[in-house]
Amino acid sequence: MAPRRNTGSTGTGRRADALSRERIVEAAVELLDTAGESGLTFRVLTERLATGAGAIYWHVANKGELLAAATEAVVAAALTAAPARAPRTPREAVRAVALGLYGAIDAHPWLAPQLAVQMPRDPVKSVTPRIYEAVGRQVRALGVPESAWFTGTSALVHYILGAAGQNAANGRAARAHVGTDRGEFLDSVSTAWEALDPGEYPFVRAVAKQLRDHDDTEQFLAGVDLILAGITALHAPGAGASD
Amino acid sequence: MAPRRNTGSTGTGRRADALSRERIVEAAVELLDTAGESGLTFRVLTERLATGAGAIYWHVANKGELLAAATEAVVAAALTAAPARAPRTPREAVRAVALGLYGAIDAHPWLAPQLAVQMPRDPVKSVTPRIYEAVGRQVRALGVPESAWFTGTSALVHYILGAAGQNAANGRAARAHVGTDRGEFLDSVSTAWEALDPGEYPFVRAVAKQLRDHDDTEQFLAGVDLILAGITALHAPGAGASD
DNA sequence: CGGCTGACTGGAATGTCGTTCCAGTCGATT
DNA sequence: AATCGACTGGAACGACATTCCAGTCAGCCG
Repeated sequence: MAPRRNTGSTGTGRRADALSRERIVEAAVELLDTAGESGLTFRVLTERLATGAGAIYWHVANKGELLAAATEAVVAAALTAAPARAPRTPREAVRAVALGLYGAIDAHPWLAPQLAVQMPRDPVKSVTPRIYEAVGRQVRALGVPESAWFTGTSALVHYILGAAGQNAANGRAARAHVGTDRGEFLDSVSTAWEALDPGEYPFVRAVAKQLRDHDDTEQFLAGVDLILAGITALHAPGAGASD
Repeated sequence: MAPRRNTGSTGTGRRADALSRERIVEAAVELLDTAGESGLTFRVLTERLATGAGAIYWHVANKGELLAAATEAVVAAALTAAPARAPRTPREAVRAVALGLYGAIDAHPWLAPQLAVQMPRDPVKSVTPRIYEAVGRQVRALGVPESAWFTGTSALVHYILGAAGQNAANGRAARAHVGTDRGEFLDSVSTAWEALDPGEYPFVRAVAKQLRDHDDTEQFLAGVDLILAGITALHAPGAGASD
């Protein structure tokens, strides 16, 4: 009776070249990676998959669901990937998770805006709990009181998503804008910041230099450390002030 | 020669009921506030302003620019608004700025996604420096060494934007979802979190209770304090550990 | 083994959107 | 009064997400 939506397998006829939700999501991720957020259209998708629109809509309710599925697939992969080396301290563990998300967003720049829109829209859907769980578990391991868990975790999650998103977008902007590498792009932004009105933007002008010659990953991790320091400072750490 | 774009006032003919970039942006903000991000369409805009599409396009290059202008207008207003009481300590000053942005995003829920997309896209355009300046100036006032300014400020900015956005979206979701107040919505999310697989999501389940009965603003400020504590903890404060 | 069923497909059609185009209008200038 | 150009309104256009429907094909039932 249900007009649309694949139920999985009811046992009946399946062709060899069968279209599947998986194949669609996979193609969507590829398109998003290569052509950006606006590059994902049903027209291109049908061409890429050599099929019609109706076929895709049988597997996927609408574009939003497709985006959500793509997001979840990438996030799940990033969070499941084993950290390179087993972390020795809780602090290292947080850093590992943060770097995992950072890397995923860097590799798939469309992820950041997508997460920003999706996490609040449906806090029950798998992506949100997955991210909070991955980060929060390490926060808990820091040994701080339970009352600090939620605040600390959400601060970390927001920082990670925001900073990684900014970084990823900078990379994309660099490629599109000047056509050159990230260094030159940061250079131009830094110069523009320095040219701002000294009366109105003294602070921005002051940090323009730091913007110019910073290392992205290092800077990102410094932010994570900052928040970690705040968590352990505010809630006398049972352990783990050392690295 | 420039085919489009209003230059301000060249002194020539102006009708009494003149359309202006300001009136357009104002109407756009109203539409965004009442109908959400998808409610802003040129068709509705032309009706609301009793004009045609061409007229609007003479003042505004495209929808993106309109969105940017609306964003900037609201952010500028939020940042310019004098804090209720003159802050006594740097810490209070940071909180005041944070609350200003928090309030603006709460009042205009479309702001958060918009900022998330716009700040990285064009870090030179007025919105980004304006926010960094407002926050960063207070960070500088904390008395930490200059090397810590950029990291601390970006951590704060990301947290503020992320947390406020989540909060605003929760409010909107509450209104749309259950049709009831935020309390009931958080209740349902909390319940859903508690129903997750205990093996996979132990942390999320543990904080579900905190999610249920927290005060939004209080929780938000706790996060700000957390980051402030991190900043002053990592970089021996010249002052201001007290409130 | 031959028809039936329902999962699954492809393409045509629909409606909405952002954007462009152009024939005007109106105030100020001359 | 003629003219110029800033400014307007509405009719187009192309791209998009989505819906509809006439089919197709594999397995099951007889």
